[in-house]
Amino acid sequence: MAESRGLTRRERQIMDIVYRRGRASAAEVMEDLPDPPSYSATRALLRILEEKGHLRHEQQGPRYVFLPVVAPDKARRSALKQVVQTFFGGSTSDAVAALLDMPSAQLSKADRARLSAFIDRARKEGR
Amino acid sequence: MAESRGLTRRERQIMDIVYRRGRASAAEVMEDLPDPPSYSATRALLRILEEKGHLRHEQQGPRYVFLPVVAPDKARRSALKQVVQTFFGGSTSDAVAALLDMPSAQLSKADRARLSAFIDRARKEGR
DNA sequence: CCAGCAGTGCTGAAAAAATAGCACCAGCCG
DNA sequence: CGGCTGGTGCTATTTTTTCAGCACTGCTGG
Repeated sequence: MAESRGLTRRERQIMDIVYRRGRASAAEVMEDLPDPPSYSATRALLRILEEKGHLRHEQQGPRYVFLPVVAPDKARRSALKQVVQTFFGGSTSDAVAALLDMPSAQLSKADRARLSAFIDRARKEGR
Repeated sequence: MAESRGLTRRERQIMDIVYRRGRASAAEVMEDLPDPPSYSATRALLRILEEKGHLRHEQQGPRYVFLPVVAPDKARRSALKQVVQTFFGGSTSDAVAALLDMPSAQLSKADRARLSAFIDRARKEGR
């Protein structure tokens, strides 16, 4: 939470790209970057993010592939939490309602079943 | 969407604060800002955000109170959309599931009813 | 072998952001 | 009536961010 707060604009753009793709090479990141800077500028940013501990890299073949240090699962939760706090006054259910209300929601039958199950589960656990 | 991408770190922090509070004076914003800068620095940022069209102000009594230009409702949707895209590969239902799965979900009876209703509605409309 | 390509690390400089300081104005109180 | 308090606008300065260039390495093909 305090983390994403500390990122600069470019840094956040890059983190978003890496999260979207799961893993990305410098070239891929550059490609996805709005108003793409030079390759070396992109690399410089990646290096900084690595120094700051947000990314790590693996040597894949001849090149580096960058991955988020924080597991996607955790990152998801904290992104959601952030949005819920900021825009929904902490109300998870308001946020869920807003999500379901979005035009792009497009729930499949399986989705609906799954969500209903979640709600049931909450009923039992939540008391 | 492209908007929040263009904000600097401080600017985004301030927008978050304003969205959280709904409306805020310069002093309130400064108060909530992590590593709070001087009052005048805060005001400078607010002025910039106003110039960029993200905030507007009303003269409340002796002071300015700042409000978001984009209606909270729209801002919410676009924040959610952003998170869904970045962290859930565009799957709304994955996002909903993650939300419901969060420890802090704490759904009241009324909440559950409401969400079930949403899902039913999706069943009907979605087809 | 040795050019050429595709990577990397580093560093200096330009551009943008963040901050503090100063001048000014209105209202309130002694 | 002053002078103080709490607000505002503006601007110069400092700090951070962003960027591109250059040197180096390893691999590949002629």
